[in-house]
Order: sequence, then C-alpha cells, then structure tokens
Amino acid sequence: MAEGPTINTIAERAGVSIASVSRVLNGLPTRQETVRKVLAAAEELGYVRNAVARSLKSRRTNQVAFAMADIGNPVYLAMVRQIQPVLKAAGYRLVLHSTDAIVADEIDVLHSLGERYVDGLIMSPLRVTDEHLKTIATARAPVVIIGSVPDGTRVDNVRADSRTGVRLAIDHLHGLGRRRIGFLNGPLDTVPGAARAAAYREALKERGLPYDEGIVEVGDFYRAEGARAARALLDRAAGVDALMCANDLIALGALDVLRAAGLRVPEDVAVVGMDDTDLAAASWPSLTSVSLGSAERGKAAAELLLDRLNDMDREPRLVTVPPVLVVRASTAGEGAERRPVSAGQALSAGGEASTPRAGSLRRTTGPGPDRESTGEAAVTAVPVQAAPQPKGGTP
Amino acid sequence: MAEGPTINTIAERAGVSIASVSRVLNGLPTRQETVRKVLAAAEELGYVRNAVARSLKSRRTNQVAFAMADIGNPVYLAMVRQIQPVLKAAGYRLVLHSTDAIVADEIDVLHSLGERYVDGLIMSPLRVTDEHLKTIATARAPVVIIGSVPDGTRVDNVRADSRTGVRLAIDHLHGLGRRRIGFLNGPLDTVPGAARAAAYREALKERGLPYDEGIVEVGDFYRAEGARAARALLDRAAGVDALMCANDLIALGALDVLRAAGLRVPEDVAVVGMDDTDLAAASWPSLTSVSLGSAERGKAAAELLLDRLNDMDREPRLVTVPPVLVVRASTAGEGAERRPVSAGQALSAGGEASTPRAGSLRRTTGPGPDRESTGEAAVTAVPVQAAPQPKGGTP
DNA sequence: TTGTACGCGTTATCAG
DNA sequence: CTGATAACGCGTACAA
Repeated sequence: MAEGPTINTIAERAGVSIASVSRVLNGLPTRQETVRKVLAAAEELGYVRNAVARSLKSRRTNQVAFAMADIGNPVYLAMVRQIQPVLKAAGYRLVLHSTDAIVADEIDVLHSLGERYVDGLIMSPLRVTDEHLKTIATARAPVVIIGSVPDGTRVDNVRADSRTGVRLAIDHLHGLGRRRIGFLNGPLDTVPGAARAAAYREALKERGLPYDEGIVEVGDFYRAEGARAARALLDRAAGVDALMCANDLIALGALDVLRAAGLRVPEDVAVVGMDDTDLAAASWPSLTSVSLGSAERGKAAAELLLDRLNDMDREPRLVTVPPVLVVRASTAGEGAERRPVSAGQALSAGGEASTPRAGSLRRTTGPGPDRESTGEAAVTAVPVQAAPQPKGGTP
Repeated sequence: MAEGPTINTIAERAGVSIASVSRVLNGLPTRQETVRKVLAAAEELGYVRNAVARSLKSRRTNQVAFAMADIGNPVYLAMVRQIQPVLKAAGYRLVLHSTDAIVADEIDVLHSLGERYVDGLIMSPLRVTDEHLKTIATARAPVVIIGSVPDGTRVDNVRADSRTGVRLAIDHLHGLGRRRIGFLNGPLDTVPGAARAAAYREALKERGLPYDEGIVEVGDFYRAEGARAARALLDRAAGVDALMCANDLIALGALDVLRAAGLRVPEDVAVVGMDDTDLAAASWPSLTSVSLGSAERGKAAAELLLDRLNDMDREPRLVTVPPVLVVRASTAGEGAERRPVSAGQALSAGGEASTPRAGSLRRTTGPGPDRESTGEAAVTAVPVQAAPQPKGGTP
C-alpha cells in the first residue's frame, strides 16, 4: 500500500534519464550496462508500471470487457470459457460485467467505453432498446453484440438462430408422435422471447398442428419461473404430451414439477430445453436440448472483436451460428444418447450441409441472406471443441 | 468510434477556458451563463469524460475488482450477488475476473492493482502461495481475501469455518445412525481441500468412528470429478452408508452415480454436500448441504473493502462466517425440509448461540480466538437475506 | 467568477 | 545510444 515508485524514481536511483528507463522497460535497444542498472533499480524498488498513465499516452488499455445479462446463466459461462482464451492469447485481459439485464446498467457499460477503460466490448443484451442502438452507434471503442439487432445496424454481430432451433425441437417431438406440445417461454419483450414465440407458432403450422393458447405459458428465463409456468400449464390443460421450453433453466423447472406430479418423462410428457447447457446433460432425466451454440458464439464474438481491433475501418460483419438438436433421455426414453441432429440434416429441404473446418469461421459467398442491403459480409460459425473446465473449484 | 472531444474541444466551442469546463463538469460553483454554454457544447459534441486521464490525476478509478477462481461455481455467483449492490451503492463499478484458479493469473490480477486500474480488490484464491502473500503485502491498493490465509498475514480477511461445517455434517449423519461415512474431497493442495480433510478425520474421531482410507477419495471440485470419485469409492468399498462431499458439485456427481448404481438416497446411502448452492435445493433428491455462508462472506468482503477505502490506515480485520447445516431429502427421507441447524445448536457444548442482527456485522469482544497475537479485530458475520434473482435470463 | 500554467506517469520525438 | 522535452486529458492552485 506504499506510494509507488515511478520511472523518475528509478531514473534517479539508476543514474540515468527517464527516457532510458522507459526504453529498457519496453525492451527497446539499449546498452547492456544501462539495462542492467535500470532493471536492478526497478527490482529493488518493486516498480510496477502505471497502466493508467501509459494508457493516457498510448490510448490503449489491453483490456476488453464482456458484459453479460446474468452471471448466473450457464450460457454466459460457456461464452466466457471461449472468449477468455482467445483474448488472452492476443494479449488482452478480460473483465466481466454482470448487468442483470438492467438497461440502465448496460447503457452505463456502453458509456464507460468512452471513458477509455477498455479497448473493446462484447455485449449480450436481452432487450435491445433504441438507447442501446444510439449508444452503440456513437461508442468510442469497438462493440460486438451477441444477439440479434435490427437489420441494418452497423455493428459486428453474432446471432443464434433460435427460429430454426425451435423448429428442430418441434420436428423432433412431432416425429416421436407428440401432438399436444406445450410451450414454456420467457418474457415476450426480450429478443429471444419474441423470436421463440414466433418460431413456435410457425413450427406448429408447418407440421399442421393447431396453435392453442391454452398450452402456452410465459414467464421468466429462470428455473423457479419455469416450475411455476409448468404448474400453471398442467393445472389448466390436460393431455399435453410434450413441453417445449425456451431455455434449459425453464426446462429443469418443468422437470421438477412433472416429477412432483408423478408424470413420467418422457413416457407421459417429453421435454425439450434450449441452450444445451451443462445442466442439460447433468439433469435427471438428462435433458434433450437445442444447442444454440453458446460456445461458438462466444468464440466468434471474440474473434470478431480482435479483428476489429486490428482494423477499425473494416465493414461490420454478421456471424450466424446454426442450432443443433442434442437428443437425450427426456425425449428418447432409456437414457441412450443419440447422435446430435444438425439443422441441415433435420430440415426437409436439406439446405447444403456445412463442412466444418474446426476452430475457424467459414465465410459464405457474398453478403448474408437477410442483410443484403447493408453489404455486410456474413459468415457462419462452425463448432468449437468444448472448453476444458479449469482445475480447482471452490473455497 | 469518432475521435472523442476533450474539454479543450468544449472550451473552444463554448468560448470559455478549459478550467471553466472542468468546473462545470464537476459541479463547482460557476456562473449560470457559463454553465449553460458548457453543457450545451458538451451535449452537442457528445462529450464523455476520459476516465483514464482523470484517474491519472485523481488517483482513483471508482472501480473495484472481484477475482474469483471459477466463474462457473455457484458459490462465487452467490458472492457476486451480494458484492455488487454494496459496491454499487457506494458509487463503485464492479469488474469481475475469472482466474480459473491459475496462480499466475491471480498474481497477474494482484499485480494489475499496481497498475491502478481499480481502487481495490476482493479475491478468493483456492491456493494461497508465498507469491500471493508477497504480492498482497506490497500491493498498492487494498485487498480483501475471501478464504483462509496464514495467521498473522496483515490483510482484511473473510473466512468460512469449514472445520465446524464438516463436523456439523458428520454429527448429523452419525445422529441418523450412519457409521460408514465416506468422504469425497477436492485437491489436498488447496486451502479448503486441506481444511476439510483434517476436519473429516477430526470429526470421525470425536464420534468414535475409525478413519478408513479405503472410503476416502480425492478428486477435483467438479461434478464430473465427483462422479468419478464416487464411482471409484463404491467400486472399492462396500457397506458405505453415507457420503460426505467437500462441495455441492461433487455431491451432485455422487448422486448421479448412486442413482445409476440403483442405490437409494438416503435409504441406502445418505449424501451431504457443502456450500448450499442453489443447485442443492434444486437437485433430485434435494441435497442436504452445509452452508458456508457464501452470501454472507461476499457481503462482508465488500463492506470490509469499502471500509478500508475510507480509512487506509486502520488495522486489518478478520471476519469469520459460521456454517449452517441445511437438511434436505438426501439425508432426511421423504423430501421434508427440516429447520436449519446452526453451529451453536449442533455442538454438544452449546457455545453461545448467536443472535443475528440482520444485514450487519456483529463484533465479538476482543481479538479473534485464533488471531490473538496479531491484535486484529475479529468479527462474525450474520445471515443476510438472499439476493433476488435479476429479471431476464438468456439470449 | 475566470483564465493560465503546472503536474499526474508514460511514451515518443528529436537533438546530441 | 542517450537525454531533454513535448504531448496525452484532466484537475486545480494561483493569479487576474
């Protein structure tokens, strides 16, 4: 907690100029003798470079921020596990913000970009307001948004495709002979909530199933809310033979309720979650879930940001990560895990199956299909290998 | 992404001096007319204060960091949920670091304190090396350590009491008639791992049970490792009627294995976890767990840090949070949750039960019991109310 | 009340 | 190869 020595202190001590000290500390060509003296002095004094002063001059902090809606959601965990190493390898330190999806806090973080504490930001907002868009547009450091933003927004963007994801799930359930497929969704005023609601209706229609408001329940994206919603739905509607859940947490809540109600999963009610978090594989019964590629999205976002940091003037890019259905016991019966079903395979049209090149992004020919007007390059992310869990655990 | 305007830009635009701009921006007494002009110019130009430059001068950043070993462990989540609001209320922004318990990274974060990017740091290291201690001692900003450090270390410190915690659990199991109590621990070279190993032996001894290496297994603090360890233990040793687990994740892994092995919980094998994370309440069967007061520790740490920020010269303080046993279905049978058992009640000696004063710290008389030599004030934290989950959820 | 000038700790430029 | 010195953007004595 002592007053820290500066390069001036060192310069005095070593009997050289501050310029020489700076040179030595930055590894610039210097006479051996000088190097020795400076390093010795620095060591003795316990010198630590003042990064604030350095940043004032260099306009760089070598820090990057990731602002997530809720640190408690495993989805973000998966993202962090991918973002961290990519950025670290490039010499950046990652700092995390948990905004609790409070718009004011997110705007605050965005604003803090202007304060120059970080060189860039990856953000995953639940709701995208006009204020978000305005602040992003005038932000003084590069921003990458994970999640859908309105078409035409000039910002690097990584998207999931929950529309296709929901369809994969519904098709799967339909294929199992389920016809009364209930839907447990999150808030409709969030981007994913709205998207999944629309996708559900659409998917039912495609399969010739009627849309019945009576078997749809809207709550929050949490386990407890999922349980509440499931209970409400079961109390109200009879004969539901499947539950499509807008994320894994909701699905886990539903499993709790079904178990308590004495209903067998999947015999009586099949359950599908979304996000394919660690919890899905670990639950009982294990949970069939639509992976929206959290890991891939995190990795893509980090790479997008690095890329941007190296070229501030390039056109904004859009990366879309395709969903993958992972079938587990909650729909498949005896706990046997079947092979994942990718979007390409599952869709009737068989829209050109992707040929993954591990660890990189595959650029499609020309601008993205839904962004033609903006002239942005669109790319599709391919699967990354799972991030290893760190050693250690808890205090 | 434009080049940001500075107070100079504003000064020109408003036709005043930079000093006036600074005064207005900091709310110092200024003529109305000047205020108006400056604010107008600032608004037009979209001015954002350069916090880096400000910090260079003021030596404050209004940012505080929390470095956790693993962002994926719910224990840290509980801490963050408490730390965040306390710091926010005091005007600090919280930034999070996930070190993956890599010593080099933790040292790096500690070092970054010297870099002046944050005004203070709360850290929860899994292992405490000499390098940690050395770096902490010379750190240029206040540090609060969550977790045990060697006695005599001059640093604000918040501790759990896992020794008593383990005893609560063993006593509970013993009281249920269990006599072959296996132990699934984390790495012995971590502080909590070592403490819990010792506590386990001690607690058995107190109850007159033999220590049998054959029913002890050491792994990592993760679910998958917990499962592996449980499997190994069950393969090797027969007749185990209870499993004490060093944390909840390990316990969940054990539950998976027991279930797969067709063993009933708690009839055949009772299971106790540690940390009392959200997962404990949500698992099936729900998990009896020893709460080590993650939330309380987080809150106490935040308050300790704020306190220190306001008085850099005060003596280091030690806060110890007492453990609480939370009994659930994994030991109690039919899912009925019994009342929590606090340390005071459970111990035979009945060491003066605490009288909680909500939301504050209760100071014990004089120096802490195991710190008498250092002359530090010791306090005991009391329960805080659970932090509410934020609205929203996942993209 | 307002403006000038200096310092915070670094890096970078330019003579020597 | 080295040493003075000018920024970087802001806060603030001190002078006007």
